[in-house]
Amino acid sequence: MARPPARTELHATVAARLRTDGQRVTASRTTLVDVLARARRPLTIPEIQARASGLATSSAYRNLLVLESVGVVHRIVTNGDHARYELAEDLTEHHHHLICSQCGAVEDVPASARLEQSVHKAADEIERHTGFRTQHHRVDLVGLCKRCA
Amino acid sequence: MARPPARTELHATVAARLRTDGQRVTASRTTLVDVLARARRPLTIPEIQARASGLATSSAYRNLLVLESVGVVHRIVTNGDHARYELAEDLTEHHHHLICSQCGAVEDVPASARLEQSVHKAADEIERHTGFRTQHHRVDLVGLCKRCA
DNA sequence: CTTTCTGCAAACGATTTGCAGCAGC
DNA sequence: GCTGCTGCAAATCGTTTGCAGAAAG
Repeated sequence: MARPPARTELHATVAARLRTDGQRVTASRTTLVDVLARARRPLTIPEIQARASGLATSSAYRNLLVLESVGVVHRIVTNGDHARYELAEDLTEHHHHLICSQCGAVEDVPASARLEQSVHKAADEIERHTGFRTQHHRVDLVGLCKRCA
Repeated sequence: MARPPARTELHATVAARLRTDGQRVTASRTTLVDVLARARRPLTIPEIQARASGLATSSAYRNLLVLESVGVVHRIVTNGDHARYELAEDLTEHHHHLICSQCGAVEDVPASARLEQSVHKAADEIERHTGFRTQHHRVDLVGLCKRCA
């Protein structure tokens, strides 16, 4: 369970959030954060287990639930069989997803400033009209990845 | 299994698509389309069954799968336990979703022209940079609905 | 030392599938 | 009438949960 030096700060933040919520800092949890930080896209449980050798399935699910409740991890559901997990956006960067309709691959893309502005403007208008108070948004582009095109 | 006159055209289109794919036009399928057309938001299987009395669960799933493969229905997955189904956008109108993070309710909202333009521009840029060819997109605003706010 | 984690195996629940009878066309 | 659709009950499979032993603090 090696911890690359460059990620020290991330792990410190995660540890702080865990302790604040009365949760323990365990090797499994540190590894999970590490795995997600290294990936440039949301991972499924099988993908996570392939990168975190020996982690029991139930522990993976339980720890990801804990990490989510502490605001470190975000769970997303696309259309594949498995849910996907990624680090919370305040630990990484705001981004959107490219989803391949053929092979199911998911990739991160940074959000353009113009698009963000349009989304916020739309959300403001919607709140005025409907009373819906937007907390965050999700933009997915569904299409064919380079390999499937 | 009454069919409101105003929906005749919709049903004709659906029937045509079914026949083109060698599928039969049955009462269950007509009812399903009717139920989805009446709702102004994507419905879960239990919600659909509540509106289509006597439809077996397995038939609901099977027929929605057929309707999806024929391009009449679109299946979406939010974060609730059940998937949701709506009519394909070329049979209704392009729209986005408001998803309540508290109660899980999903509501349709028309897409603003400005936002659409921004999304398309972003998709073009992404295709130039990464080769990803966007087919369609999804914009979800996640927040608190009026009732939960 | 106490309380929380962990892995294993069993339980759950949404969705899928096998089968015998009914209905499109 | 032939072929595909329907409901029922059983199977699947991702995810959750109970429990006894191990580890965090």
